[in-house]
This record gives sequence, structure tokens and C-alpha cells, in this order.
Amino acid sequence: MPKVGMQPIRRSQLIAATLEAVDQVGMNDASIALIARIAGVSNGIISHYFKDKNGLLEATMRHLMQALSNAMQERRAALPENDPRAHLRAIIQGNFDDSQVNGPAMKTWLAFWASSMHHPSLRRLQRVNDHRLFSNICFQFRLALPQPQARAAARGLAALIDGLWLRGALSGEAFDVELAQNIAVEYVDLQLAKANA
Amino acid sequence: MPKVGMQPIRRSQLIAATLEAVDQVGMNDASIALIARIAGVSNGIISHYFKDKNGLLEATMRHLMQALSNAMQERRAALPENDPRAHLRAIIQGNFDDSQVNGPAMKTWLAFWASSMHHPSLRRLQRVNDHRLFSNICFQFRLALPQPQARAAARGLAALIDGLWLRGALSGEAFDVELAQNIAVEYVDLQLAKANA
Amino acid sequence: MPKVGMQPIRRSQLIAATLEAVDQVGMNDASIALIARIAGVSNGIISHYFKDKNGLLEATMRHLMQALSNAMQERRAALPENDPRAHLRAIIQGNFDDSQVNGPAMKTWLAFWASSMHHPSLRRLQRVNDHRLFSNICFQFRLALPQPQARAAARGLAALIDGLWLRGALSGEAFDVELAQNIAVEYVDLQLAKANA
Amino acid sequence: MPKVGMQPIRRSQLIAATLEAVDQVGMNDASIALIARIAGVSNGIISHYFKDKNGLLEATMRHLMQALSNAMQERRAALPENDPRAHLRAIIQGNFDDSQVNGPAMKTWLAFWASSMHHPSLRRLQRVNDHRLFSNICFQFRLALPQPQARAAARGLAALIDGLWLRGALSGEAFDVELAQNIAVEYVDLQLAKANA
DNA sequence: GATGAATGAGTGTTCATTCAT
DNA sequence: CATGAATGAACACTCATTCAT
Repeated sequence: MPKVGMQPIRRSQLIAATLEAVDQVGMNDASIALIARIAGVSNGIISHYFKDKNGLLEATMRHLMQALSNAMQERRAALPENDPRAHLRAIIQGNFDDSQVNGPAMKTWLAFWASSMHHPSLRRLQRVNDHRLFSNICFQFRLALPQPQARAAARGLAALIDGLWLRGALSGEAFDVELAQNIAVEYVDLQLAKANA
Repeated sequence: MPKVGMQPIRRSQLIAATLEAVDQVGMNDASIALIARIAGVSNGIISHYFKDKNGLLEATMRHLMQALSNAMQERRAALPENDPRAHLRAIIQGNFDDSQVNGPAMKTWLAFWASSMHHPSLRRLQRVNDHRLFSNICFQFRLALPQPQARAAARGLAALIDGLWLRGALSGEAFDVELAQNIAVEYVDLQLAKANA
Repeated sequence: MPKVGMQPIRRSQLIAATLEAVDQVGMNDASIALIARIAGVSNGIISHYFKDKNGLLEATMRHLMQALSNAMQERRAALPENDPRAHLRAIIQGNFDDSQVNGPAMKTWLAFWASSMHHPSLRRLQRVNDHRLFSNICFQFRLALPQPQARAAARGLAALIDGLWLRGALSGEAFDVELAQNIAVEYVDLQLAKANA
Repeated sequence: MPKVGMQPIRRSQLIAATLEAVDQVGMNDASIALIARIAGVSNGIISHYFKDKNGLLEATMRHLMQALSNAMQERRAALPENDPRAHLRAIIQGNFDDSQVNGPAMKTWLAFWASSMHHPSLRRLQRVNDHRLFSNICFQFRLALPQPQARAAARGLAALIDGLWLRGALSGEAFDVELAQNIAVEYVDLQLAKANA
């Protein structure tokens, strides 16, 4: 049923199908045929809306990143400017948002990380994202700590968040969001405590 | 040329070629033909020494895990039994051993993590490995901390190690081993400090 | 914009786009999408004016043939009836008319010749065209030569014209029209000289 | 039945199948699947012996050129050096050799000419071949004529040969080799006659 | 033990064509 | 008239695997 103005609808539909396919069989076996079948459309349409498979995967990655960014912004929007602990807490919570710790998202993120080592376009996206998380964290620590400590603390917190997320993803059990958040928040507190020492 | 005893030699040769291939083109494009070419052998021989491609990949993953285990054991062998800080430090150093932070190893680890989400045999290996790291760390923290805190600290340290490793792998720059180790060791010290509070 | 009388305009537009497309990428890769893009119209419109792609190609071939026919008629219109040399000269010049020796036309002719071997409708067009050239030439030679010689001379001149055209098209250099015409006209003179022997 | 040393056998087999396929359906529709079916082998084997389809087509063109070259050399081998008429006659006869005027060969040559306009590798082959024919002819005419006339005569004869061949291929009737040869030889005689004028 | 010829299913992609709007 | 969304078959090509030698 050809209609006009289908572009945004179809694009969302295909990105959702991609996440579903990666969840089911992994990115390697998430063929265009499978994705199209899941989306309930024909194979050929993917080239119509995304130049090729890579275009679809890149769009899917952007979608996940946007969701992550939104999850953080929502939590930080109402916070007072000069409260690093609250902002860091919101950043942590955003990273463990439902949109990031469900099965499809976790599997897709992992697959993207692996792929990004060999695909320049994904690599670029990956770098921008990593750097943004680090910058945001660093900026908040800088409000309470001198530059060198702030940078080290930021590096540590970013790594801790990613590591908690990674081990949660690989554990095979349900993601214990609260436990992960507590460990990360405690790290923030330990770092901020240096300010008063 | 002795026709006997080729098995271990060929197996090492093929595992090395696999790491090299994954480094060059990623695990997706590391075809049997490419691996065989890198190893300087014929395509067919891989089925001879490993049942199939999956067998080769599994063996490669075991190889990396063994190298990680060795790197930790070497550093811990001479340490006094009752010195958790020293042991945790050795565990940290082992995780950032040269055998783990070179390009081929990092790319292969990442690819295995992604694959393990969908391949039961890799998943099992992955779990055992993850659990062993956690157990080792937890045991050491337990020497200084009560059970609940020890478990939380272990979870945090394991995540921090993996996260530092992950962000190092993805950064695209040379891995700053010393910086990573300092951040992790500082985390150990902050946790152990609770024992005396 | 008048909605009536668009047919001849659109048809010319699409034929011109076809020639352009064939010039750019060859007939094999001259997809409907590309032709439509060059013409600045939508994909679907081609079926509207031509039944299908084959219809468009056939129309394009007819267009080239008509241009060739016109090029010859224009030059022959004012000639006296009983001057075979002048008419043969005009036929030669018509075959090397600008409309026939430009890039798009030459590439399209070549492609049509190749295609005509396997597409009955193109084949029919091709035959009619070939025969007409031969008949025209033969008729003129017949005014000066006995039948057998006239036929042989006609066969030779038709072949020489096509061969000069072909080698010019394939040479990759600019088409040296004058040189080609001189060689063909000399052939005419050599044949006509037999009449007086 | 895998054997060693199959390369030359398979290559010939596949080139023959390509000619047969082009004869049957034209080069456009001569898919790898069809060629493989005609050769009685699997699709995949073509990449094994030729890098890709283009490699197979290029090899097929080289095969035809070699056959043409052989056809001429055989006829010229026993000729005295200083007899341009005999050599030109042999060149003409070689160009109308059985290996060149059968259906598959003619259709394939035509298809290659069309393709060569858009494929650099085929274009290069085409140019070398064209130039060789011209050079050979020119060298012989030069033995009897001054340089400018020799060059013009060579251009004319090369074109006449190609044109006779082309019109024969397109005519749809059986190729009248004798008639074509007579017309071309007569052209040689007319040109050589200038030497004594 | 080792080779590499051979298979054939599977991939991403292209494309002429159809048709609701 | 004209669009462009949608289809689905066809394509070239890749690849893990098998097996005669």
C-alpha cells in the first residue's frame, strides 16, 4: 500500500526490527531478509530508506545513542546548576535507563562496539559518544575537584559505568539496576569526599 | 619433517593466525580462507585440527583466557597469602598484561563478548571466566571486609577493570596501562580504607 | 501548464535522457531509475509513455535511425537525379553526420547492435535499416555499373562506411570525419572508374 | 571429484561455456548461474578460477583474440617476406577464419565492443587488438606504397574487414566468407595498383 | 598429514514493474 | 498526469564444509 510520507514511519519500523533481529540471532546473522521479515516488509525496501545495510545499522546505532542522550537529559533538566553530585547521579541513572539495559539494546551495543573496531563510520559515532560521556562527567567533577583529580575521577566513573553495564549484559541474569547504580554512586561519593580532605 | 606431534604446533599456528585475521578485518570477515592464508596452510586443514570454524574460535578464546590466567598467576605466585592489597594489585596488573591489551587480543575479546550472547559454547566460557575474576577479587576483599561490603567492592573492581579495558580498547589511542592501573588500585585502596573506619 | 500534448515532449525528453544515460554508464547499467533521474521525472512515468523499458529502448533506436535518415535526405534533396557520385557522396556524409558520430549516439548504436542479436524487435529494426542503406547505395551504383559489380560495390561501400564508423567509435580518439569520408569517397571513385574501363 | 591440475581444463571449459551462453541469450543475460549450468559445474567455481565475472569475460575476450591471432599467423607463416599482397590476403583470410565467423564468436565480439566503451580493462584489450591489425596491414602496404597512401589504405582495409564482418554478423544469414574475402582482396588490389601508376 | 577442487546455500544489493494516492 | 512507495525475483559473489587425491 504505497503512501506518501512513509519515510519516518518506515525508518522507525526498520530500526525496531533491527534491534529485534539482533536480539534474536546476533548482528552477524541479522540478515536483511530476517530484518525485513520481522518488520513485515519486503527485502528491497531497506535500500529504499537506507542506502544499504550499513546505513540501517548506523541509523540503529544513532537511535540507541539518542535514547541514551534523552535518558540523561530528562533526568538532568530540572537539576540546579551547581550540584555535581546530583548531576553525576542523573548521568549514572541515565546510563542504566530502561532503554539501555533491555536485551536488544545490550546485544546491539555490544555488537556495535565490536564492529566499530573495523568500520570507520561506526567508529566515529562510537568515539563521539564515548567522549561526550567523559566530558559531561569531567565537567561535573571539575566543579568540586582540581583538574587532575577531576580527570582521573571522570575516567574512573566512565569506566565503572561501562564496566557495570558490560558485566550486567554478559551475566545472563536480569540486570540489577539498583545494585549497579549504588556502586557507581558510591564511587562518586568517594571521589567527591576528596574535596573536603 | 616429523609427521608426529604436529598437532600442538599447528593448533598454535592457527590460533595465532586467527588473532591476526581478527585484528586485520574483524571477526565477521575473518574467513577460514583468510586465516589459512595468514597461517600459510590450506583451507581444508582447519577442519582437521578443529572440528569446524566454531571450534577454532572457541580454542582461540580459551587461548586468550589461559593467557590472562597465566598473567595473573605469575604475578601472584610469590606473594604472601595474607596481603589482599598486593593480590588485588597483581590481579589488576594481570588484566592489563601485554597479552591482553594488544590490538589483536582486544579486538578478539570484544568480538567474543558480542558472539557469546548468541553462542552457547562461547557463553559458557565467558561465564566461567567472568565468575573466576569476580571470585578471586571477592576472596581477597573478604580478608579485609565483611561479606556484603566485600561483594560490592568486588563487583565494583571487576566492573572497573573491564570498563577501563573496554574504553581503552575503543579509544583508538595507545592503551595507557599505567593510568588504568592507578585508577583501579586507587579504587582498591578506597575500599580497603573502609576496613579501618 | 497545459496537460494536453505532453506526450511528444515527454517522449523526446526520455529518449534524450536514455542517450545520455547510455553515454554515461552503458546500456547495461542504464537503469530506469537513472534515466528518470537524468530526465528529472519519476521512475513510474516511463511505463506511462512507453510500455516498458524495452519500449523506451526501441523508441530510442528509432530516433537514431530517423536522425540518420534525415541526415541523408537533407543532403540528397537538392541533387540532380542522375549523378550517382554525388548521391553516394551525400550518403557517405549523412552517415558521418554529427547526429551519428557523437559519443552518446555511437555508444547507443553499438549497444543496440549487440542487443539486436537477441531481441527480435530490435533485430527487425536493425535489418530494415541495414537493408535500406544497402539498397540506396546499390541503386546508385546500378546507374553506372552492371548489376553484379554494382551489388559487390554496394556491399563493399556499406561495409566500409560501417567499418570506418565502428573503428572510429572504438578508437577512443575524436572522430576524424574528414579522413573517414575521404577513404569512403575514394572507394566510390575506384568502383565508378570500372565503368569507363 | 576434486583433482589437482584442473586449472587449465576448467578455464577452457568455462570460456567455452561463456561463448555458448552469450550465443544463447546475449552477454547481458549470460548470468554466472547459466554459464555454470552450461559448463556443468557449480556457480561458485567461477570465482575460484577467475576472480569474478569480469575476469571470466576478460579471459573469454583474450581467448577470441588469441584465436584470431593464431588464424592469421598460421596463414602467414609460410609466406615469403616480400610479398605484401600475399600477406594482406592472409590477414584478410585470418579475419574470416571459422573461429571468428561462427555465431558465438560474432555475438561475443559484438558484446565486447559494446562493453569496452565502459569497462577500462576490456577497452585496453580492444585497443591493443585494433592497433595490431592496423599496424600489420600498414606495414605490408608500406612495402609497396609511400607512407601517406599506405596509412590511408591500411585504415581503409581495416575498416572494410571490420565492416564486412559486422554486416555479416548482423545480417542474420549465413556468413558468406568467400564474398567478403573477394571484396576485401579487391580493395587490396585497387590500392596496390596505385604503386604502378 | 595435507591439499585445494568443488559444492551450494546464503548474502547484500539492484532493478523493472506495479499501483494507491 | 504524475508520483514514489513497495515488491520480489534475479544477480554476483562469499563462504564453511567436504572429500578425492
